[in-house]
Amino acid sequence: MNQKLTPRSENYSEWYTQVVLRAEMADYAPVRGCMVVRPYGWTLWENIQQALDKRFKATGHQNAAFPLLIPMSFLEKEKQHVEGFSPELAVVTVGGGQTLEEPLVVRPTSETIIGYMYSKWIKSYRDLPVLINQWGNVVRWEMRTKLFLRTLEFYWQEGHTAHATAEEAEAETRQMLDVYYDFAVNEAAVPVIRGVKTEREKFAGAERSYTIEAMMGDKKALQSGTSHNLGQNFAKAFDIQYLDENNELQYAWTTSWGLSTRFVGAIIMTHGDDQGLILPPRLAPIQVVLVPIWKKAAEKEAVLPVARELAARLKETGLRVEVDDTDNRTPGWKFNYWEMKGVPLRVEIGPRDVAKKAVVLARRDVPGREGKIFGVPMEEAPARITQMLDEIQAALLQRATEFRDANIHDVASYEELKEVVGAGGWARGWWAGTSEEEARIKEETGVTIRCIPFEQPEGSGRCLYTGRPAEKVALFAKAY
RNA sequence: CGGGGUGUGGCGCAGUUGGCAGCGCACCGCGUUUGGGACGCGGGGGCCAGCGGUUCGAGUCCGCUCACCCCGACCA
Repeated sequence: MNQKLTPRSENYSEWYTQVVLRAEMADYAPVRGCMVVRPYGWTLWENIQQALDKRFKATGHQNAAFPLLIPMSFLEKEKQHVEGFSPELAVVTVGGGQTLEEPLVVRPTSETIIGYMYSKWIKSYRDLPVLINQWGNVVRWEMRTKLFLRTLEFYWQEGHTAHATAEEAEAETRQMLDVYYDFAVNEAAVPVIRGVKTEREKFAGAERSYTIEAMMGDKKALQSGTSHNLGQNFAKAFDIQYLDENNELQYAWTTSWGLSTRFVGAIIMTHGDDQGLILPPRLAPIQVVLVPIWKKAAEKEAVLPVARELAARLKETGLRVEVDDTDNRTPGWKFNYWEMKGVPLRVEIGPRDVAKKAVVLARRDVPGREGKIFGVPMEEAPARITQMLDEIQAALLQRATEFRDANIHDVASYEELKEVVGAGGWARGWWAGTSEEEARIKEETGVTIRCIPFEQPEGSGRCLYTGRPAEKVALFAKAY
């Protein structure tokens, strides 16, 4: 704990792993590719959950819980779905010492089992829409794993809805993407780009997949949340049919949408610096840490009650506050520790401050002395702290947005694309290629089309790869 | 699955030609300290990943196995 982090510029991947471990977000589990989410990391996830859950409820969804184990045959009912997921399934073949008649898969996602249940529950247009979300865990047997970003087991929410019309399903799909967007930008201060996935990149079994894509500190893209319009694919596979107003049997239209603990990784890699984590105030497990400073016992007696009283006043305003009154660490050590943990705002209170009835405020997003404000009068402190947390939240978003925009470059040719992505940036250019051509680009450059952004330039152009007339621009980037 | 790396005290590591298993941090005790990762003195803590082999003697050499990490092909 008392060594410097590997700087991001030196080895970004190593920096990331060290931050996760040292900030006590997560640790390696005894099984390859699995992680333990530690209390500090889990609290962040709980705050993410609350922010999302509030939005899900506000848009009419209810939570429910479906089983972890799914009959193998369910996965096989939707052709694209099984093709997409079969390589990464964990399969249970023995239960209670007996070989099972039918293997069970540990859910990699729940479209199938929820589709099965929906077919039981949906009989009439009066039963629609069904708007259900599930918070849970899933397992995907990935070859290469990384804490939070890709683990064999991860935690997420998956929304599953059924609708009477294609239009309604599409509106739901888009609405939930907007919910993710609003959450990412306004709660996590992670600027994301909304767009649609190409055929090649869409969810296995979806008609259309929408995504929010974020740029990490190493300029790689991270798919941070997805919303899928499943059309009638799963309705047909699982026989989700209803009688419409004309007493005619119709297949329902379904959607699914998910956001996972991967988003914790997005927060780390969007905001973190060489001192460690920087957490957005709205989601931070601890928003304000108070570090009392004393030399002698008499000073401790003078300082600590003042610090505790301020903490109590801050808590009354609803802030998440901690007083670091541990006796066996020096103030300097504590400063570094809480910076590693990414606490947005630190309050330092020493004998000199108590004498002046003042405190020192230190912003995590502005390193060193630059980020400190000395002599803030005690009675003004709560208001100033609240205000400063808002400023930090805004500053994080602004900084991340500027970083992102500075690293997206318009390209008109394949040569330009290679140049841009070779330097690590994102390339944006007109696209009218096929899936095969897209695959070739990946082969040759390592980049994929992250999405066709909703925000499009005026007019049309020529495909950067094929020269064909193109209606849309696509975003190309290396991705996690 | 390929390529690379690492397994030695709780953590991070060193260990030369095969010859008493060490260092830093952490921990315990005492004292001095404390506004940007304090210091002194004393102390406790080890089947050297596992199995087998070579040898008078193996952390070290040989073989096998296992695990984890990193880099590539697949993916939220």
